Amino acid sequence: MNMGPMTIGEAAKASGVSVKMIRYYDEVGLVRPASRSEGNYREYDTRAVNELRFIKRARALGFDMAEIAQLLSLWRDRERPSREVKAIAQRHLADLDTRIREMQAMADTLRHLAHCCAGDDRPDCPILADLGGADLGRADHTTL
Amino acid sequence: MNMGPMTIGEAAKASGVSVKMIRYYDEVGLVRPASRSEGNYREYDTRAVNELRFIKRARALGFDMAEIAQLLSLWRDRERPSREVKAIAQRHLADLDTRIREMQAMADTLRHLAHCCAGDDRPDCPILADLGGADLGRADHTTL
DNA sequence: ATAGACCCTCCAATGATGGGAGGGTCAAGC
DNA sequence: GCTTGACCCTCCCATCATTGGAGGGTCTAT
Repeated sequence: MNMGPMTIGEAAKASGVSVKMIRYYDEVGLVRPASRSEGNYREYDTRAVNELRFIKRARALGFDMAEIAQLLSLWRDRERPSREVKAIAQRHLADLDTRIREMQAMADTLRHLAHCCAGDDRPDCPILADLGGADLGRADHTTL
Repeated sequence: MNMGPMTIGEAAKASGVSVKMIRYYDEVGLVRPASRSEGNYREYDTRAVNELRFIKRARALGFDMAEIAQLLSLWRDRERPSREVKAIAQRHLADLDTRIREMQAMADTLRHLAHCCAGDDRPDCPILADLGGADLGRADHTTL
């Protein structure tokens, strides 16, 4: 296997990150190519490809670019205190949990409304009634 | 209470939707003002304000604008079959459930990793190890 | 030399929302 | 009547990560 510099397309295949996104990460300074060729092509080495994979995995865990920038710089720093990594992870985790709870509240309400809806030819519909601000039997399931 | 046409600011207060968003809903054709004043001010009646509230509630349940456009047109149609409303709600519900499951998988993985991280001065960190593609003890918690 | 696959940069759009600039309208008080 | 301040108008821009395309240059194999 050729371990020399890769083109952006090769780095994309090796990392699973799209060519477009690799260019974007370069542009925002997250992962810069090791060098440029004579013809101005980006050249990536295995280290850069590992960083791209790192980003891909971090994105899959829901981290945003700002968090990934921090994680990446900690990853590059062999002296990092794991405390800092854990803090970022826990902050993100709390964020995830909040969003999950919000979406679950939506889903629960919606499930209840859909369950109460006949879903036939008739126009009467508790879903629309709720959205329209029905005053009947509220205060329980509608509280988000 | 004055039931005549309201200005956009009054409609915003009455509906809980921001002035900016009311203008946006007008622009995209979701809720158009009942009329325009001499001075080109948008004028909203109670019906429009009810529709704004409808949108607000639907947004709180996570519906996107395309879904809301459909729900709104069903709401306006007294002949609608509740089946159609229910179908939209159930599609959205399935979507929500999928997203919730995805986020829960992220959160579970992250919780596990954070739990395994000492979070002290030392650089060793299972979180970074996982992001970096560690080959040790995978295949269980890392499967998204 | 030419075809085809690849690469480059720049621009635009996504969805819902907020922010602001620059300017017009209206009502109250003088 | 005129000023002031609150309100309104229409544009434009930014967000966040990602994708798409246009227009054009580079490389490789035939």
